Parts: sequence; C-alpha cells; structure tokens
Amino acid sequence: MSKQPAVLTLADLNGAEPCCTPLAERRIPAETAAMLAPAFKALGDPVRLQLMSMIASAPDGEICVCDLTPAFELSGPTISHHLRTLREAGLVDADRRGTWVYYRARAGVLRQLATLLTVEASPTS
Amino acid sequence: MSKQPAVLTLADLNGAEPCCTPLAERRIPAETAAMLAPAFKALGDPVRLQLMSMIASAPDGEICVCDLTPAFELSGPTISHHLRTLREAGLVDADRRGTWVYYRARAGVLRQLATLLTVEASPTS
DNA sequence: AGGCTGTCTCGACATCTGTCAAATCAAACA
DNA sequence: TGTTTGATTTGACAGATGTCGAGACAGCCT
Repeated sequence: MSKQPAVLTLADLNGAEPCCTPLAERRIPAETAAMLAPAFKALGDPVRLQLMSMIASAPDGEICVCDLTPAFELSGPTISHHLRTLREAGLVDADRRGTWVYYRARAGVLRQLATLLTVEASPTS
Repeated sequence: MSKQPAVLTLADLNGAEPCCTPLAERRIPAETAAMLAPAFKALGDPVRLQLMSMIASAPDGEICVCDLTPAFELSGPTISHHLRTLREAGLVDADRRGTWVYYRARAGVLRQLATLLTVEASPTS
C-alpha cells in the first residue's frame, strides 16, 4: 500500500524514535550517515542557521514568513528557497493559515542531532 | 604582531570558551551564524560524517589515515580532501608521526555544536 | 643515495548550490 | 469577479563542491 522510500530521511521520523547514538560512542553506519547528513547540510549555511534559530526561538513556537523575510537583505524567493531546504531536511514544519505561512521547529529532530554530537566529559579539554 | 582574522572561525576556539547559547533560546546573530555554519556544512556530507564518527570514536582518541581510507570506496585524494575540510572547519586536528598521519576530534568544538542544538524538554514532543 | 610507501596538492570536470527576476499560486477583500 | 497581497515555483547563471588521476612531498628502509 504505502511505498517505502529507498532511503530514510529525518523527515520521516516522529522525533521520539531512537535513531542514533552519539557520534563519538561508536562509528555510525553509512545508512545512518546518509540519513543525518542532509540535516547538517541544511544547517551549514549562515542564512539557514539564522532562520532555524529564529524559528526555534519564536515566542509562540512558530513564526510567520512575513517576519523572517525582512530580517535579511535577500529576496523573498531566496528566503523561500532556504525555508524549503530546512523543510526537506526535516528540521521544520510549515503550516499555512489564511494568508500567512507559519514555520515551527521540529524539536525532536534537533534533539537527535544534539545527542549525536554529544561527547562525554573528558580529561583532555 | 598577530593579525586578527576578519571573521572568526571555530578553529580559533580552544573549546572552553562560551561562544554560543542554544539556538532555540535566542536568535543567534549573523556573526555567530557565519562562524558556526562552516562546521555544520562540514558535517553535511555522508562521508565526512562517517569520518568524523570514526575519528571521534577511535579507541585511543586518534586514528590513522591508513585506517580511514580503506573504509570507503573512494580514492585516497578524495578522503584527504574530506579530512582537510573537517580540519579547516575546526572539527579535527591532524598530527604527523613518522610515516603516518593521525587525526583526533576536537571534543570542545563538538560540545559547542551539541549545546547549540539543545532544546529544552517540551510538552509537544 | 636510491627506492618504497603513505599522504597531500594540483588540475580538470561534472554536478550541485545560492541568488535573483519573472511568473504562478493561494487567500482575502473590494 | 477582479484585484491585491503574501508565498512559492520556475528558469537562468555564476560560483562552489565532490570526485578522480597524476604528480609532489615526507619518512622509512635497504
């Protein structure tokens, strides 16, 4: 019935699933890397990193595109393109309500990435 | 004497510095985003993410290039290129000892990135 | 010294990416 | 039903990126 995608993406996760142990704990397999890399790639642009921060730190948990666009000296289509990248990476969800479109962060996914980068306290810095 | 670089990079940090609060806590400024984005960008490739994991999870805290290269079906120069990217992003340090070159993770930087992605436990998943 | 082995640099090439202007879509409102 | 406003899609283009082969460099070991 439902066709299973060839490669899993972060967008498929609820956010409550295990997914992955810290990067430094054991070597992550190729499939896991293929699933996670797009998320980091999406965060690997200064504009998108700021967008992500604006969305994640929005007081109401969501923020209108109309509040995001004027924060940058970039065209509307360019911001829209970056937002799409964040969406396809599974980092944010979009929701149209009337005229405006609101974005909200997927906290579960962010938490997964944070866990992945976690390193245990070590003696050598 | 020492010329201050125009834009700070993560490679300049010791790892003990404050640098940044969680992304979701307050909107990160453009300068901070410019400093951090390259690190995420470096992690945004499946091969480099696996390399990073192999380096960070190495039993002795370091791993030889000769152990990294055969783990992928890629040419030596390509692996070397990816390692250089990780190095320039400030994520790893390289150290030649005799014939072999050893890479080790910069735990402090990884910790900073993990902190940045941290989100407080929330009711809505 | 000469050769061998491991790693990196260089040059080239196909693909991907960030950006914009123009066109399109969606919802509200006159 | 038009028109207007907000947001996305499309098409185009310069610049960046991933990959490789060939060559250069750095230490070993005869």
